[in-house]
Amino acid sequence: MLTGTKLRAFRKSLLAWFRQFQRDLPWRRDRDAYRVWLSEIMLQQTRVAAVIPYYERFLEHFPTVSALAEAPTEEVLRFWSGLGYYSRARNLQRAAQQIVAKHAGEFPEDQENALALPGIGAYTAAAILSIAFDQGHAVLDGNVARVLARLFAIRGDLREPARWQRLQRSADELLERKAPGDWNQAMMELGATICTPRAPQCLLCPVAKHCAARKQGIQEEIPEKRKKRTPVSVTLAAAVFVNPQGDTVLLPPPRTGSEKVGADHVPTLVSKMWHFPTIAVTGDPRTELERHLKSECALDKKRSSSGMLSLVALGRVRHSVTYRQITICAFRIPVAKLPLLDGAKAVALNELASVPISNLTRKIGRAALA
DNA sequence: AATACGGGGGA
DNA sequence: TCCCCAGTATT
Repeated sequence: MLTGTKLRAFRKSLLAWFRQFQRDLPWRRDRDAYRVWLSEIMLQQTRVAAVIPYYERFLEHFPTVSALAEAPTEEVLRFWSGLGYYSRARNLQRAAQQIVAKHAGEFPEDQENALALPGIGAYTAAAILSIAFDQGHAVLDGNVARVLARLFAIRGDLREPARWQRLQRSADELLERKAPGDWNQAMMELGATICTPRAPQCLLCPVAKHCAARKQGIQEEIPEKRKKRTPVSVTLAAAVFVNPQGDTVLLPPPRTGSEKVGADHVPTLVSKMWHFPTIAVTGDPRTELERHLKSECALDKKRSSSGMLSLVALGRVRHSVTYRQITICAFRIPVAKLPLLDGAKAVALNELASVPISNLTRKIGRAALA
């Protein structure tokens, strides 16, 4: 707990540090709500360095809320392709449509309406309203939580709801109400650049003298490292058909709701984006994929039954989705004509980016080209 | 309350 | 290679 003179000194030091040393980031050029919103959504669970190129391309293509609202969803996903957490992009566009319909195209300036938008929770609402409109909402994200936990030497799992609530109250008390936007960014900037998860740079910290963890020499022990779920290995077999023109076949994202996801959960593992025909396998990938293609895709109907399919093994592709470690055995399958799979689309193998795909599909495509 | 969701940067 | 994420929605 910081009060009185010490609280004022803490605020002054951190704010001065931020104003002098903040990184020059694309979304800090102005405080336009749409830009702040877009950056905050992209930054959820995603590093600054990864976001920057996406942010600039996305903004160039969808310069306004209404441009985003009116665009085909496939187009929005294409510009998100590779960034991950694709529900963020779908929610972003739904929110844009909601803003056009209910708020005359302007991002709502009140917390209730902001929170009502898809993809916007407590953190993002506080971030946007404080940065764009200088409203007094304190943000609490992973960085701020870590800073506060060290500042007050709070042990234990920070994600425990009770502990998270306590951290939120601390953030609220510390908030510099004269400059909430800069203040929130300063707290996050400190966590991102100085008060890092490992090897915090206390010697460079503008508020080191206020830090309880540093006083006790336990800054490296906080926060308690989260218990990780035991990894599960999954093996997939993927079919990369290639016709003489260099086109391949991709399957569409699974339709949400109406259609039941296959028992093998393959659509989930390929991110609800366009993907190569893929199955989960337990035994020999080639055998199982061959059998699957013949039965499910009616490939043999028009061909001689001797199985003209030749599967050329490509290198194994590794990929991970949260706790799942996926190994994909990809096979290049030369064909005269691409098979007509249900809902499938023909795409040039060297231009997969013409449709929204995940990095898993991108990796397989690269392996097939090499 | 627990779980799902992608991917990459830095040690 | 492992660890840690600039969280939100769903069940």
